Amino acid sequence: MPLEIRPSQALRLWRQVHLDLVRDGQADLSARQTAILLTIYLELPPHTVRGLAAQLGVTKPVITRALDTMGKLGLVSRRRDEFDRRNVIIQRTVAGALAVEKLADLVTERARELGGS
Amino acid sequence: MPLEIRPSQALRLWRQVHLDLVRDGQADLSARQTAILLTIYLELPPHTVRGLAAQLGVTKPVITRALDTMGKLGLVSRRRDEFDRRNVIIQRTVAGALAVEKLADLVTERARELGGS
DNA sequence: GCATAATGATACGGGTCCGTAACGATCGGG
DNA sequence: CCCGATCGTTACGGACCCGTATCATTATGC
Repeated sequence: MPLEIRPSQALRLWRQVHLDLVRDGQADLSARQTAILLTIYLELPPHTVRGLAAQLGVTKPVITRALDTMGKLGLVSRRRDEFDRRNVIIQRTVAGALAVEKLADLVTERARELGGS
Repeated sequence: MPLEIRPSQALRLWRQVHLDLVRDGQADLSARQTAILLTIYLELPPHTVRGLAAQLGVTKPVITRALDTMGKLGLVSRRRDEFDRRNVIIQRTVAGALAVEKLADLVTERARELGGS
């Protein structure tokens, strides 16, 4: 069940959603942070720093810093893995789930409004 | 001709495209920069700093700095308005048009691959 | 001509992020 | 038990961005 969308529609959707994100005064997440956040909330746990770094193709400090920032925003939290105490398990939060859900609704709504150009 | 998409599809599309952007080592544009870039390339010229600031609901220095950065990346360029020399006209570039087109193809392709979940 | 308004750029102090390199903590094999 | 491997974090110097305030330049109205 592929989703049919033309390039011009894709661009207008992309622009409109980003405009909404900026105007709503949301956290101005970079592409990296967005990718990390959505990976945590869409892929099956457990998530580790190393695993996220591998999936995104970036270094570990990038993940650590992104988690620091998003942790301050309340979007994710961290916990030590008790079975292998070297690992850190990244956990979802209520606020994070809410933000992700809001993004989903935003994209869905803007797609619906998309005319046939 | 509305575009039907479910929230879970929207999220998977959003994640996958951001993952591609990060992995391709593209410029890690923030939501603001993306909104500015697409506004320049989708809306009718002429574009000014003041006009962009008003559309995004941000202050003028935000636009100036974003244009500085994207100018270095070759995505946009600036030119004085000869009829009112206070104004600066923001112009598109070949590299910028190419990047926008690439983004459009990326979104379109990832939407096509989207399964029916 | 001169005061006022408007435009975009710049200065400032503070914060975040980058990539590389090193670090402490922890696990595992011999 | 200890040495190497692995984990996530931190240190470093540099770059970018933020919001606010101010600036120089240019246009406009009287």
